[in-house]
Amino acid sequence: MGISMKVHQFARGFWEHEPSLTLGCKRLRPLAPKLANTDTSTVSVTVTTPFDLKSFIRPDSGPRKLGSADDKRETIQVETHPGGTRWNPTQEQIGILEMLYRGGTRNPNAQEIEQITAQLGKYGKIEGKNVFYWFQNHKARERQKQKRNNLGLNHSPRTPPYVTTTTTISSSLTQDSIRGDFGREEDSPYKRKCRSWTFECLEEDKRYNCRDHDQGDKTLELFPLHPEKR
Amino acid sequence: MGISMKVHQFARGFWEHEPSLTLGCKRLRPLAPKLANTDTSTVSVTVTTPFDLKSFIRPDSGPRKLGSADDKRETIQVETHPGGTRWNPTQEQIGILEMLYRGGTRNPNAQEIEQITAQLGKYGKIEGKNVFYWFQNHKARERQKQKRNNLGLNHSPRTPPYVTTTTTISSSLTQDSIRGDFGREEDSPYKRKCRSWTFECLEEDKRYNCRDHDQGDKTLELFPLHPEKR
DNA sequence: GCAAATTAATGATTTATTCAAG
DNA sequence: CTTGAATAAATCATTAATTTGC
Repeated sequence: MGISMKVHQFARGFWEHEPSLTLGCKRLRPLAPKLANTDTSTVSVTVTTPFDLKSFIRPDSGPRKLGSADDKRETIQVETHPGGTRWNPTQEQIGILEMLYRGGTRNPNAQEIEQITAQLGKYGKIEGKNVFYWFQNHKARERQKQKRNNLGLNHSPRTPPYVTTTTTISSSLTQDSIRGDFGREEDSPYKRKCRSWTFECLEEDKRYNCRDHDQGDKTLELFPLHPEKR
Repeated sequence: MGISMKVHQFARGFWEHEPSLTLGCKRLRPLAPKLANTDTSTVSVTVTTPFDLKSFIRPDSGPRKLGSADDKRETIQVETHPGGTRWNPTQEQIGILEMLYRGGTRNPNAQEIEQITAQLGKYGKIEGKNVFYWFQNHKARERQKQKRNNLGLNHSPRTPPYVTTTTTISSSLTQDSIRGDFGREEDSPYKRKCRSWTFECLEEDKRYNCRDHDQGDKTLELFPLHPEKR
């Protein structure tokens, strides 16, 4: 239980407002409902070989009850996501994330995410994936913003879009954390690196097992999988 | 290892500084604040606050030794990947994956991945992420292949790029597993589901009415994170 | 003032692209 | 060249700040 009610009603607007110049070509937002998958009346499923994934996957149990729509709804986690809501960051959390971002963090690794999450958890409910997504989105949107700005200001004679400053971050960031952004930003060779995985299953009984256990090699992680809606 | 300060050179420039000029268009109203941007007046260095991630993250231990460059390289994971870098699927594994794919699996969710992985593990070392990536890549590359084929044959008079077959999926797959592909799968130019054009049409009248939003999504996730390997 | 309607912002997912191992 | 791995871009979906009409 412990339904952590999402109280959080910070007047969220006391920091900064930005002009938000938008060259009026914003995309209209979807005002229409969705779904009614009945469209594409003609195009229908193209499955050539009906394969029973469930029985493959769980040979002992077999496909269960076939039609039970309650398959996941009824069981236990009804309350886990009270409203099926998404993460709603608090001001403190955002502030810290911004700080980290400004500090140079771009691609926190699993361990860092885990720890950031732990810290941010002091201020509200949060999961690792939220942190992960936050950095992804923030990075991408900063990039967009910059691009727009560059376009807007492009009349000025070749102002370098960046300035090289040297800053010392007190041993705080790993190369990994800040890598990954430089690279495409200005045409650098886009170095890539390999990373490891593992996965968590928060809902069942798995436990996000972050292991920096030595030599266990894999490190941990999460990747976005769809829930089952949509 | 000598003490070598980690000095990062931020080539990253002033992303955050907004051109506070509002192009005479509409007066976009800033809806949500963003925070902290303090001033937009001056070109301020992005890193305003050297932030110590490690001490933030692990307050008890503090920045450790500060300079030890071996901080992450030297320690423990030297041999983490004994020799095998990436997954090398066996014939059986590939066979099963292809069977699943033909069966309609496209976006297995985390639980499915977990279970597929368990099954495939009988035939060789494998991790969940390998399964995840396999489906991602296979799907994308099938799509490419089809696109090439379509282009190649495109001279024929408007042959519908898809075939209408109606097939029953034998209870084996969740809608999710197969969703997300149809819709883009056929019909090359990015045709989206009806959602898109629907709102194009009535873009300014209806209220965004999302259908049933109950669905406590399961949240098992994995997301890509780098360990620290190269 | 308030509640419905509107809309920018942004969290979460999927797709496209790229790198690099073998 | 094929394909596993990883990141970036695009998109979908939801929330909350703001308008608007009483």
